[in-house]
This record gives sequence, structure tokens and C-alpha cells, in this order.
Amino acid sequence: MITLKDLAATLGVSVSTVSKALKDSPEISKDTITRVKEIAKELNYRPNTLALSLKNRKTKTIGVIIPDILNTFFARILYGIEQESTALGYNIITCLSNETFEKENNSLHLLANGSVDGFIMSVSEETQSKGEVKHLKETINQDVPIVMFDRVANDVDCDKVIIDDFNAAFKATETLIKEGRKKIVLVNSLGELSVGKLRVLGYKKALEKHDSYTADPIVIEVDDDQELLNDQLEKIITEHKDMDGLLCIDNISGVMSVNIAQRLGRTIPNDLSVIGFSSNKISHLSYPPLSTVAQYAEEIGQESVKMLVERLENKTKGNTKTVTINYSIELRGTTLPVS
Amino acid sequence: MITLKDLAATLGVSVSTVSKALKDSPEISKDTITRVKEIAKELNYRPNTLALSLKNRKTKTIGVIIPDILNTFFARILYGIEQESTALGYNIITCLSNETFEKENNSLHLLANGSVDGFIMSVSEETQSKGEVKHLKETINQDVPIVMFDRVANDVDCDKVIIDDFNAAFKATETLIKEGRKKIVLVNSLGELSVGKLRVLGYKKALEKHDSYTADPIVIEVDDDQELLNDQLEKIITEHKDMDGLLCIDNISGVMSVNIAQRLGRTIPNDLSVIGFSSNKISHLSYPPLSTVAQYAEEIGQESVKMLVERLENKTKGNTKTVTINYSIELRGTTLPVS
DNA sequence: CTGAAAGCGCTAACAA
DNA sequence: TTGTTAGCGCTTTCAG
Repeated sequence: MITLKDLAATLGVSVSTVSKALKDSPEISKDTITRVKEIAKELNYRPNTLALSLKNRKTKTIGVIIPDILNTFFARILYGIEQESTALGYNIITCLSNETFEKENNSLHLLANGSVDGFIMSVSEETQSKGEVKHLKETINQDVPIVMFDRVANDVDCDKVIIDDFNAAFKATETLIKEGRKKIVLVNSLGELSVGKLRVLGYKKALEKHDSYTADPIVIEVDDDQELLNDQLEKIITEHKDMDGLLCIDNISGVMSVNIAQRLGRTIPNDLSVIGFSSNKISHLSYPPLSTVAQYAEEIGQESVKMLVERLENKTKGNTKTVTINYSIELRGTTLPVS
Repeated sequence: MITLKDLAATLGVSVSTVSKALKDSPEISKDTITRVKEIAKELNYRPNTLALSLKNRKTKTIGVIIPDILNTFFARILYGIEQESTALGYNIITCLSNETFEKENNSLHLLANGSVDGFIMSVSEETQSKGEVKHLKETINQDVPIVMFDRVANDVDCDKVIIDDFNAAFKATETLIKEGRKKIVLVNSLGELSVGKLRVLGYKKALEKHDSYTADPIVIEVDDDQELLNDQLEKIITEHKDMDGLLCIDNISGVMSVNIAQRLGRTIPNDLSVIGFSSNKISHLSYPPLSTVAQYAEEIGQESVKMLVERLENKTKGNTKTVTINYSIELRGTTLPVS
């Protein structure tokens, strides 16, 4: 690694002269500036970020904690985070909590000591179900800001970026009701997650609101595991012969259901209308392609970065905000065409 | 942020005493050690990693450059990288090149100045098609080692972790031939990527090798885009009425093909046998579930970390290795059952 | 047993 | 216009 000292030595000037010359300081003569820059280029000098960070007490680095990178939704958010960070001149250190409290806690401690200027994170499933928040509050108290996205801890006061899961499910359910569906089932593989609960509530609320809909809500808990899920969905579709609407609130059960239902002889969307929460990519793995609640995952990532950087660079204290990112209902082929 | 200085001040001792006490130095009295540790815990002291890195001239951080995080294969590799890094006490800084040379190059420059001890990366599509290697060689010459995985630059001398794509495709094709298939088509959406080319070669080689197989190889280039792909696959399946074997060398065209073929009235696997290169997760999105060439993506990530850390900690110079990670053919429902 | 001092690479106030 | 110095947080000789 080539340092200022090296440049100074080869030129026979002092380190500070070199430092200033490289930043076009008016203190330094044109001549030296060009000489310094030349040799810097020649020796391929790169300032040591570490030293800079230590000096400036900021790292231009964001710690990102993702619960599950194999989940497309989170992968897309990471994509958005990376894009926006790069655009704003920040690097990201990515940690995966794998849905455990322990890893989440470790990452926070490991990085909240000057390694990063702030965090962007979604809390792990374990953290959420246990209701742990101490580690989060501690970090914030140490003046390392956190922006939470998607899965947020309600009793932690920090910036948040969420989706209006309640309304998304509400609207999706309404779409089915307006098609005249009489038995709409909700399939839930999200377990204890807050987003899952919100979606279930939205579904129930929609059913309640519409007098034309008379059946009781049917919420079926299924597994997260693909193979189990396949069987469970098949069972649901077989047993509920009169089911004519299906709301799948995770990424994959929608397409799976469509494929299974067709195999079992149901005609989609005529017999059965299906709406999922799948990503665009997944939704084309069935035919007809799955109608979905589209979540602007990339935007969630981008917005999170914006909020964090805003706080970091303007030293905003307090006044935390919660931003709700839009969703949209994308009707493709598994719902009736709208005229 | 609380520093050694702070601890020293509150205890009325010197910084160096505190530093030594925290590492249980025999120079320091038992008494002071306990007092120091107590206060350190109380004030929640965390050593500043930046300062340590600057001092030690190593960061215990690995730069990871991923071409496309939305690609499940890469997401799984990242998962493996993160797991193993954590296990070995390293952090990762993740950069996404989005398949561009520019971002890849930037990331390399940005971090190869002391921010990371080494890199783990897969070269971007653009880098590969342009045959750019200068930035890679430069980094290595600056004594920042690189481990490349999956998509590697052949003319760069560094550690590599690859899959035997040629043989994987060869074996998959053989599986179809041994089922007695007479017209096996290969669908390629991988464009110019080296892995794609290798898979095509493996396919061709297998066809050649078996005298029982008499048809010419049929390689059909398709798009990467989901919607286009859907139409293109439909067209292929419609036009090649006598196709009885299909090898899909990317992550999704396999499941798509199965779903489309069934909709078009083909019986799978009797009429048509399909093998894909999909991840386990995706392969269950068709019914029957897709038979695949399973790639141990997590293992690729883990192995890459092991190789890099080995080089970093043992200061291995030269003697670069290439490790080939296993694949396995996982026969599920889209190929004939083996007796 | 404890502390002072130098140094990792860099910047910036101050001197020359 | 250039150089000296101190300091970011830490470790590590070397003195006390």
C-alpha cells in the first residue's frame, strides 16, 4: 500500500504538503500540486479510508442487517439499499441474521463501535417473537442511528420504512370480493411475523366491510418449507371444493397454488381467483401469471438509505419519521379481467 | 463512543495500563485487571475496530462483489460466504456490480486501499464478455488477494472456486439419453457467460458420445426476461412437437417449461422429460417438481472464504489453487423414475 | 506493576 | 508556500 509518506519521500517534501496538494489547497503552489498529482497517479496512490474514518469519526459506511437473503423480498431490498448507498457515496457492510436474535445482536455490537455510521435493518423473526428490543435501544442511545424497514419494533423510537400491509391485504381481498367470490381463503406461512398479522387483519376487515360477503374468514396456517407446503396446499384445494378465492400472503404459495389447482382440474381464474404477494419474477412461474400485491421492495431499500443519510449528515436528533411505501395490486391472469 | 482514554480517565490510570489489563497482561496486577474490566463492562466499552485495523494493517474484513443479488444462485453463495466469514471471525463488505464492469472496477478500487484484506468475487457479465482483466491483476499485484468463484477470468492467476459445469450438463444430458429420449433440446438464456458455454459443450459432448442418440444438437438461445421467456418457451414447445427431452441451463426456464408444456397438453415426464439448473426452492414451483442439477451454492461461498482466509493468515504467496465444487443430479418428478 | 512515547495514515491549526 | 505538530484510538516497546 502506498501512503502519503511515500509520496512525500519520493518528492522530497513534507506529508502535509502532499496532503494539501492533493486537495488543491490554495496554500500550495500550482507547480507542486501538479508534481504531487503526477507522482500520485503514477504510483497509483489511494487514500486509506480507515485512516480517514478514524480522523473524521465517520466511516461513510452503513451496516445492513438482513434476516434472510434467500428471501427474494429482502434480496430486492438489499439491491435498493446498495444502489442508493452507492449513489450517495456510502458503502454497506452486510450482515445476515438468519432470523436469529443472536446474530442480529452480535452484528449490532460488532459494528456499533465506529465501524459504521448507522444501521439499516429488519428485525429477525426471533427478535420479533421474543419482543427483544434492548440491543436496538442501546445502539441508538450510543448515537448510532437505526432505520428499520418492513419488520419494525414498535416500541423502539427510530426512523422506519414500512409497507401498509394492512391495506394491501385489504385491497387485495376487496378485489376478490368485487369479483363476486363467496369463499375466500387466506393462506399464511408467515408465522409470528408482524407483517403476516397485519395482512390477516386487512383480509378480515375487508370481509367484514362488505355485506355482500357472508362467509366467515378462513385463515389457514401453513408451513414455510417448500415440500410440506406443496402437500398442504394440495390438501387445502382438495378439501375446500367451494373455495373460489385465495389470498396467499407470502412469496411462493400463490404460484404453487395456481399450479396445483390447475392440476386438480380447477379453471383459473374462472373457478378460482388467486392473489399472491409474490415478486414480479416469481409471478411468471405460473400460467396464467399470478396476480399479486406488488411491493416496491427496491424502493423500501432506497428510502431507508435516504432517511439514514439525512439523519447522519444533518445530524437530525429526535423527530423520527415513519415512511410508508406504496404497494400496488397487479392484476395478471389469476383474477378476472377488469373491463 | 467510549474509548480507552475514557476508561483510563475514570480510573485514574494510564491508557496503556487499561489496554494491557483488558488483555489480561501478566504485567498488570490482578487487582487493576478486575477494576478495569468492571468499569469497561459498566461503560459498555467496545474496542474501535478502525483503530485496530489501522494499527494491525489488517481489517478482518472481506470485500465481496456479487454480479446480481436477485439471482438466487448468487444469493445462496452470499449466504455461504457470510456464514463462513462469521465463523472465521471476518466481516464482509458486500458490493453489487449489477453485471457492469464499471461498478466492479469501482468497488475494487474503493476497497483495495486497506479497507479489506482481500476479495471474493464473481466477475460481471460485461467484464467477462469484454475480457477485461487489468483491474483484477492490479489488485492482486497490490497484494490484495482475490478468490474468484463461478465466473472466473481464466487469464488471471488467483484462487478459484468453480463448478464443473461441463460435466454437470454432460451428466444431465446423459440422464435424458439413457431414458431413451430421441430429441433433446437445450434452452440457453445465459448469453455470453462462460458457464453457459461450458454447459452447452457438455450437452453436445454427451450427445456425441452416445451412438444410440442420432439427432443433431439443438441449442436455442432465449431471453433472460421473464415475460419474453414465457412466450419463447411456449413457441419452442409448440414448434418442436417431437421434442422429448429438455435441458434448461438456467434457474427458471425449467419450471416455466414444465408448467407451459402441461398446459399445452404434454404429459410430464412421459411425453417430455425436463431437467433444469434450478435451486431447490424454485424446483418445487412446478408439479411434478423439477428434476435438476443441484449446485452446492452455499458450499461455493464457504469454500471461497476458506481459501481466502487460508491465504491471508498463512501469507501464502503464489501457488494458486482451483477447487471444483460438486454438483449432483437430483431426479424429482420431471424425469422418469429410476428403478 | 505502571506509564510515557512512538507510530499506523491522515488532516488541520499553527509556525516559519 | 511549505513544514511542524498534535491528535483520531489503539498497541507495544522501553523506562520508571
